[in-house]
Amino acid sequence: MYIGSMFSRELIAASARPLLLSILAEGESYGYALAQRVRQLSQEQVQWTDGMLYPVLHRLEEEGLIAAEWREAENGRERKYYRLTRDGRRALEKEKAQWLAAHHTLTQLWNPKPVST
Amino acid sequence: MYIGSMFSRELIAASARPLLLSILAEGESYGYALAQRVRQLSQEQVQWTDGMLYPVLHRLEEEGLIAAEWREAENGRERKYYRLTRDGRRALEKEKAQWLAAHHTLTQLWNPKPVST
DNA sequence: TTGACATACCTCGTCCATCGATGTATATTG
DNA sequence: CAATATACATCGATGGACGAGGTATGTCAA
Repeated sequence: MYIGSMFSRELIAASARPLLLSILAEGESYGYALAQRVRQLSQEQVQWTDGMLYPVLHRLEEEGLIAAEWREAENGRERKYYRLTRDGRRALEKEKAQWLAAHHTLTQLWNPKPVST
Repeated sequence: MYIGSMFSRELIAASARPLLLSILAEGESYGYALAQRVRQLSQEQVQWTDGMLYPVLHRLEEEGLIAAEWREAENGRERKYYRLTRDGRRALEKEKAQWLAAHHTLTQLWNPKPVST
């Protein structure tokens, strides 16, 4: 699979979990489709290698945030479908709050608000 | 120095560089003050260890994004003052663009816009 | 039918960064 | 004079990205 990203390694790492959890919050999906969805959402700027995607999915599964199920797709192919668990939904809320806090911290510096008199 | 963060390791990593560059864009500063400023900006949520702060500063210096100068402070103490270089200013713009792109990617999922007819 | 390509899953080793621990030293304050 | 805040630094363990490598199936065109 092709590799490439305009994003720094760190930004990829920081966005991977919230991104996957957020996509799965829309409904179940599977590895390959998840990678494509991320690519599409990021305007082709983030193209995960499957070498990084699957380990992340396995980790999330171990933590109980997502659950996997092998199932046959319409085209007769076996796919591993993932869905968000209750814990996953909670984790997503935390991830979201953390991200927004970080964003707020940065935007304070980028869009300084003058102190009101 | 006390350690602690509500933020994930990954989010800390992703925000460290843009945060430091953004603060230094306001004017020169030094290690200890930078750590305090980050803490204050993040509403006490991010408290970098100096064990992580100094290596990051050294790395940024190696890359030529910031420049260091030992100078005596008003209180007679020696401090290592850092300032943003021209390259650093350019790097900040890139970091900012990357962050905003990642933010956009996530917020698409959090605040879905209906397709206009 | 054969070859190319997209789909679909997986693991492993290298490299890099966080972060706790540890060390040193000075100014301030009780 | 002891405690605390300030101020710098390195190091080793751990964890995670990511390129390389591996397997297998469905589709489509020559």
